[in-house]
This record gives sequence, structure tokens and C-alpha cells, in this order.
Amino acid sequence: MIPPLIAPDRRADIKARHRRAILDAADALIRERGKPQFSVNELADRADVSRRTVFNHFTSLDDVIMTTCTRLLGVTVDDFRAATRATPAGDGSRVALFDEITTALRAVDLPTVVSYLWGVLAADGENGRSQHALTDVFTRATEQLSAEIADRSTAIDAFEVAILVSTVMNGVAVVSEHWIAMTGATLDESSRTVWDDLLNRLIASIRMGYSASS
Amino acid sequence: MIPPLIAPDRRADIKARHRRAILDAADALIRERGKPQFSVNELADRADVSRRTVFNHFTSLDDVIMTTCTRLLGVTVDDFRAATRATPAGDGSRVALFDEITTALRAVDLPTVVSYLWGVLAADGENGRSQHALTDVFTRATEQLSAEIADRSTAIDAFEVAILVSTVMNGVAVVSEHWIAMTGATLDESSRTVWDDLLNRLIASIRMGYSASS
DNA sequence: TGCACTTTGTGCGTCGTTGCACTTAGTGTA
DNA sequence: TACACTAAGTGCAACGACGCACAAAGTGCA
Repeated sequence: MIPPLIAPDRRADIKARHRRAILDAADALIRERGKPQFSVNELADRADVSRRTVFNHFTSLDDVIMTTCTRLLGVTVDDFRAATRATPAGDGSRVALFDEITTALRAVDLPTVVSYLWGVLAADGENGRSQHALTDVFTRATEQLSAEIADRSTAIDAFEVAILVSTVMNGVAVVSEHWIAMTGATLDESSRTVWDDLLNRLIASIRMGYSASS
Repeated sequence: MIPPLIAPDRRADIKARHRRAILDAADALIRERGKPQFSVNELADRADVSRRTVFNHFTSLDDVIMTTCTRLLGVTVDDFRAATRATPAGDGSRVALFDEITTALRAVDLPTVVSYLWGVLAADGENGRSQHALTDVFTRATEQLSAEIADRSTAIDAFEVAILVSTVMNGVAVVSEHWIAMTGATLDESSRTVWDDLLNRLIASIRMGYSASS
């Protein structure tokens, strides 16, 4: 999942391993408890490092949690990238690109990601700083995807690609908000069905403006 | 098998873990190759430490190998101890104690231990120092067992216990030599049968002098 | 036998982890 | 509201792992 780091030497490798272990531990604790409800001591124990080491790598416990979320989003973007690459290339049209993106969107486990991030945010309560940080990361992910897809879809104007990706991503954000309100971000079968319905409605709605007239 | 070390703190614990990893790696390499035919670099890689760390814990590669053998013997003695404890207590007589010891002897996988140690010794060639070191360890193991069994068998004189244990251990050494000569210390089914035969002959031979007259 | 190469073992300095004592902030209760 | 306790975060020193350059020993070959 996360590519192994090629460190220049053992010392750097071990340092990177410790940092990764801390993030892995935070991730596991968040998944187990549905929210970042653990102490620095618990995190250090789970990561098998000392509590001082946690602060050697991160400025605060909040920093660990934010980095864990950023990492998860990075992985999700990678998954999405891989899914778009696996989709057969269309005829180079805007319609084909849209189909490619939405097919990839369905292939990625977005409910799990949204549930996770919401669990972290909900625990933070009115902490706008955390929410803002996550919005930043989400924005950057959208920009990265736009740039990459524009590179690959040379038949389509980069500006058009940016509009398309941004529209879809914004739509996903709206779907997420509704889904959380309707299901409480649980991950059971019925909750996933609700997600699928909302996502299909989003895709159908945006597609109406993209249908090929023949 | 090897009891987890209860270290006073993390630093001591990690240090002990590194030392143990080096010994585990040496053990694995000896078992894979039938003899201690590896470099310090290979050992360090396998143990996931730096080659400097190997020398932080041990004075030489030979020291690592010797400690690995000592550790194996220690484990074997522990297995033997456990086997004697599991054997139902006799009537407190010399004959009963002999039966207890020989039952335990059959329960321990001695061929594997002898084959391993022979592999290490053979690789050393005429290095008498290694052989002497191993004899020392074997002697100490015999002494430890004598002391422990004497403590548990209060009905029997400690001197008698020492004679008994020493006789049996010396017999095991003789069985080992013959077994190696006959089988080359291989561990296949026929080789193990030869070991069993030799051990049975040893036990029968010593028992003749111990049979209860009724 | 001499030479080139590899491996072992070592001294010393660097780096990162850890221990510990401390301050500050948060929390619960009387 | 004050107090006692817990937890987060920090500065500093000690420790052990590591990197590196080096000398010595071992090995293979011409």
C-alpha cells in the first residue's frame, strides 16, 4: 500500500520505520475506536517506541492524527489513479473521460475513507483548524488529479479537465455530507447502499450536461 | 521457547532484542547451511542490524556461534527438565529415578541437537578451542541437572544422583559419537532409527546394573 | 612466494531513541 | 472556586545503533 522507503542508509531507514510505525499505530487506533481517542502513551506502546520518540517525529498528537489523515487521502488518490489507469481508454472525448473518472470513482472504497475522516473531525468538535487542514488536503488532491489527467488526456483542453475533475470532486464532497447525515457514517451493508445511490444520482446529474447528442 | 526477557526499561529491552535477533539469525543460518558458513555481513543482514552492532554485542563471529550453541544446549536442558517434571514420580528409589531420567531422555529431540553441534564443530576442523568450549558447556549442563534432580529427589543421596546423571550423560556422549560415525549426523528417518537403537542399548546396558532384585 | 582481493575486527564520531524531570493545560470533585 | 490528579509537551543528558575509515588476517591465483 504505502511504498517502502528507499533510505540512503540503515540509520535513515530505521528513522523512517519509526515514523511509519507511529502513523500505522495511530491509524489502527482510530479504526478500532472510530475516532482518535487515545493518549500519547497508548500510541507509543502500540507503535513500540517511547513517548519521547513520538515527539521527536511529530510536533503534537494532533500533528500525528492530521498526518495520518493526509496519508490516507494520499493512498486514496493513488487508488483512484490506479483505477483510472485500469479503465479502458475511451475515444478521447469529454464524455469518455467522464465515464472513465466515474468508473474509477466507483472502484475506490470512498465510504470507508469518508467515515474515517468524519470520525476524526467529529472528535475534534468545533476545531475549525483541523477541518480547514483537511479541506486543504482535499483541494490539493483534486489539483494533483487534474494535472495528471490533463497530462494523459492530450486531446482535451487542460482547462476542461480541471472543470471536470473539480466538478466531480465537489460532487463527492456533497455526497459525503448527505451520506453522513443520512447514515451517521456507519459502514454496514445498508449504509453502503445509500452511498451507492447518492453517488449514482450525482453521476447521473452531472452526466445530463455531458450526454453525447447523436 | 526462550523466555521473554523482562528488561528494566525500553532501552535495555531493545538492546536485549538486538542481541537475541543476532543469535536467532546465526541459528537460522546454521540450520539452513548445516554449518556456520556465513559472513558477518550476512549475519547482520539476517538479524536486521548493522555489522558494527554485531561487534557491539559479541567479541567475534566465533563468539556468536559459540553463544548460539550454548543457548541451544540451555534450551535442551530446559526441555529435559520439563520432560522429567512431566514424568510421574516413582517410588523414590534409584531404579525409579533412572526410569524417570531415561524416559525424559527419549522425549527430547537429541539427534537434532547433536547434528547441529556436530555441524558447527566439523566446520571448525581441528579447532580444539571450540570443542573444549562445548565440552565445558556440556559439563556445566550435567552439573546443573545433577543439582536440580538432587534437590527434588530428597530420598536419594546427592552423591548417588550425581553418579547417575553423569553416567547417563557420559553414555549420551558415547551414543552421539557412534551415531555420527554411523550416519554422518543426518536427520532422516533411518538415521533417527539408528539413534533410537543406540540409545536403547545404552539404557539397557546401564539398567542391568540397576535392576531391582525381587 | 608475492600480490590482489575479501573478510574480520576496531576505534571513534554521529545520530536517533530513550529516560527523566519539569512546566503547562485539562479535568473532575468537594 | 480551589485542589488534586492526569495528560500533553519539552529540554537535556545518556545510551546504543550506526557509519566510516582503517589495520590485520585470510584466501586464491599466477
